[in-house]
Amino acid sequence: MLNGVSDQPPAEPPEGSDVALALYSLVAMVVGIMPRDISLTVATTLNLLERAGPQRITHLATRLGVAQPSVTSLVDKLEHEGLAERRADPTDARGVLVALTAAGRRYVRDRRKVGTDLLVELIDGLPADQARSLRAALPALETVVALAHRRADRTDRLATSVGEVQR
Amino acid sequence: MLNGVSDQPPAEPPEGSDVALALYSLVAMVVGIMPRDISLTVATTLNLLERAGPQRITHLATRLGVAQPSVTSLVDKLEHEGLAERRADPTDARGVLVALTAAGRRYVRDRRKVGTDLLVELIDGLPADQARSLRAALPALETVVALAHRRADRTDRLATSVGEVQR
DNA sequence: ATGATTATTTGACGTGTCTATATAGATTTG
DNA sequence: CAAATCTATATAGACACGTCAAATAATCAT
Repeated sequence: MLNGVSDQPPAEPPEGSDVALALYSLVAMVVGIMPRDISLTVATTLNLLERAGPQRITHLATRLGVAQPSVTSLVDKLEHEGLAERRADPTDARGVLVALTAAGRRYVRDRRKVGTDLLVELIDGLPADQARSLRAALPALETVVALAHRRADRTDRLATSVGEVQR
Repeated sequence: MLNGVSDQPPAEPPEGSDVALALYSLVAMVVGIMPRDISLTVATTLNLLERAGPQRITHLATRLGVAQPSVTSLVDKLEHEGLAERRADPTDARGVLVALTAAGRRYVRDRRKVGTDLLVELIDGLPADQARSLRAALPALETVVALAHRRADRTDRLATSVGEVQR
């Protein structure tokens, strides 16, 4: 650090860490630009419901890392706004399945469009070779997201399964 | 839609829109995984302060899209937590410059590390060719972020200049 | 039938936000 | 150049939201 010129990290050029940093910066940038009209918890919930379908309240609670009553009131609010609804769980009369309504799906789609429109505009501003390289990275980006979702779902199952599946 | 096989979008293959969607999904995924210990507004503020240095309260307010008193109390809180501090603005004794403290910078860095660690792990899980393609897209990713920041800063200036420069 | 699980209710507290108003400093102008 | 006006921030008061822990009610499982 004292002579900043000639000593690059000698041993470890931490693999994907420069790409990770760029991706994280992109995340921060997009987050900073998206409308802040809903809370992080609501956004996460709506995304999850859209991606993975109807979910139990308890499931949502562990997934979001909040207490069950918090989810109850969260769902109350979503239901009140017409974005989600409670359905009976056929397999357990105590349970409830929270599902997006048509309006909820529309809301998620519209919100996503805000983000993707911005990104399209930015991508269109890239020099041709960079645009090409980004297009070539599409499968990689999709895999990263898929891996993360698989990991999240797995973790989830492990968390909830303590008293649910593994008996 | 009726015969889903043979009709690809005939006219417009919306340019970067598939990449945009993948990037947005990645954003949503990372957001859903990051700790929700601070509000979106705080996160955005800290990021901005780190990236662009000390900022006026009014500037932050327009930038964040909230009322000025909201920023005052936001800064009160940050100051109370030791993450930011108020400094006198040398050019205007009414004004205040909000700046990150060392602890604030550390906090932002640590938080970023949570995100980048996750991303590194995911990238390490990619097949070699995809990892390569992602690495090749690094300049593109960096440009996208840079373009967005330039655009944000410019918009900002325009917004505040309405009653400040153009008289 | 007893014990565990699912969700809701209740009551509380901190935060984030707003509008309206006050105060101190800057700027314009008669 | 002093008064009037504008600007930057702070204060006050209000309200919605997100969150929690504890208690309750319904249902499931053994």
